Parts: sequence; C-alpha cells; structure tokens
Amino acid sequence: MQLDHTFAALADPTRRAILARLALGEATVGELAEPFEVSLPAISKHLKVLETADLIIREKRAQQRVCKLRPEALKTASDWIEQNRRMWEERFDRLDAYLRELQSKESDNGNG
Amino acid sequence: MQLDHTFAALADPTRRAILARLALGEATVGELAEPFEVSLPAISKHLKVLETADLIIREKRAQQRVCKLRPEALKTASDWIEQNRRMWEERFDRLDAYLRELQSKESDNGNG
DNA sequence: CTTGCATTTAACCGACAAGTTATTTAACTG
DNA sequence: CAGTTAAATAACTTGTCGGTTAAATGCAAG
Repeated sequence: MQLDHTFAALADPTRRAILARLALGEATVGELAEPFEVSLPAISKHLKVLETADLIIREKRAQQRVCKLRPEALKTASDWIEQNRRMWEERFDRLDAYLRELQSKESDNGNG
Repeated sequence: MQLDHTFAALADPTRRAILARLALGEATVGELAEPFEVSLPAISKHLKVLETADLIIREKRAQQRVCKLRPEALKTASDWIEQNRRMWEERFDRLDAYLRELQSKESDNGNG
C-alpha cells in the first residue's frame, strides 16, 4: 500500500532532513548530499526511497538530477493521521463524558 | 528520535489495522490478534512496537493485557506533517505565482 | 572520441524487522 | 499446590535497510 511507503520513508531522519531542505527549493543530488556525512550512493538510495513513496520527483537537467517535492503523498499520510486522530479523540471525549457521568452519580450517592 | 518510531510504527498495515481496531475501543491482546492470520507472538511484537512509539499503552487486568490508544504520539506525527505540508504548499504557491507572472510578461511580448 | 563530472548500480556487510515454534512467566481456579 | 489460560520471551530464520567501496552510466565539452 502507498501509506506503507510514505510512512516508512518518513521514518528516517536523513530523509526527513532531505525533505526539509527541499521545502526551501529544488536541489541537485550533490547539493542534497553536501550537509550529510554519508556517501553519495547512500543519499541516492534515500532519494529512491522518497521517489518510490511519491514524496519527490527527480528530473534530468544536463548531467544533473534535480529533485523537487511532491505534496500529494504527504497529503495522503496527513489524511490518514487526521482521520484517526479525530476518531481517537471522539472516543476519548466519550470516555471522558462517561467518567464524568459516573462521578456525578457517585457524588449523588456519596453526598447524602 | 520519537518521530522515527512513530512513523516506523505507522508504516506497517497490520499495526495500522490494530490502531483502527483500538479506535473502536480498548481490547485484549487475544481480541486484537483474532482477525489476523499471524501468530500471537507476532501480534505481541507489533504491540510492543506500538507501545515503544507511545501510540498505545498496555495495562494488566487479571491475566489479560488490555490495550488502549494514546493520541499524543499521533499528534506529534501529525504536527510534523502539517508543518511541512504548509511549507511545501507555500513554496508551490510562490512558484505558481512566479510562473503566472512569467506567462503574463510573455503574452505582453507575444501579443503586440 | 576521450576526458571529466554527476549520479546510479552492483556487490557486499552488519543490524534490524517480522515471522515462526517452543518455552516461560503470571494470574486465576479447582 | 496442580492445572489452565493469557501473554511475553527466547531462539531461530529470512528478508529488508542503511551503509560502504568500486564499477558503470549518461551527458557535456574540448
């Protein structure tokens, strides 16, 4: 599933840093690799993971590959999380209301 | 980092299904395992991953372990995604405006 | 067409993930 | 205390991940 790839891609700090860098503007592989201490092939692999997750696209420009963000996949992940978050919080609200109800009944009994 | 664990935990479909099940209400390990074809120890490991990611808590109840959601970690992940999404989209909006500007200049030149 | 530059691919390694079965722990029950 | 049930842990297998170095590819330019 697409979400598998998206979340897996986001689970790595180097990849999140690459995405953050790309949010500032497109960049070549070399530029992206520069701030990290790992080898270029390692970065290349990270970029492939991000591309497979549809988080970026790479396009040729002369002998360079320029990377750009693609927000759509992030939207998918965000939607999943937000949908769940709403469900969870509704659930907690209901539990909360229930506990308050219980408590008010208890104090009805206890205060007489 | 905490985000590493959270996203990694969410990257597995079995674990997302477990979370979805838990959104309907707390459940024991056995209940959670029931719909899946994998062994109980496998589920137990998934639950440990979810617990390490702070997505659930497990508490003893007699000889059972009851699992419940913890929305906080999901909030952290959601915040990261949303913050980035906003940055990305701002960037795309700027690019879009720039491209429109370019185009209007072109038609100024081209239409005379 | 050779040289040089940017990047990818190949081959390999150690660590970890996800699954298995078998064993152990923990708590209740007779 | 022995037996049963619920779950975790141990030990193991297999596959994937993140990294490496070395070789190959793609493209541009002399």
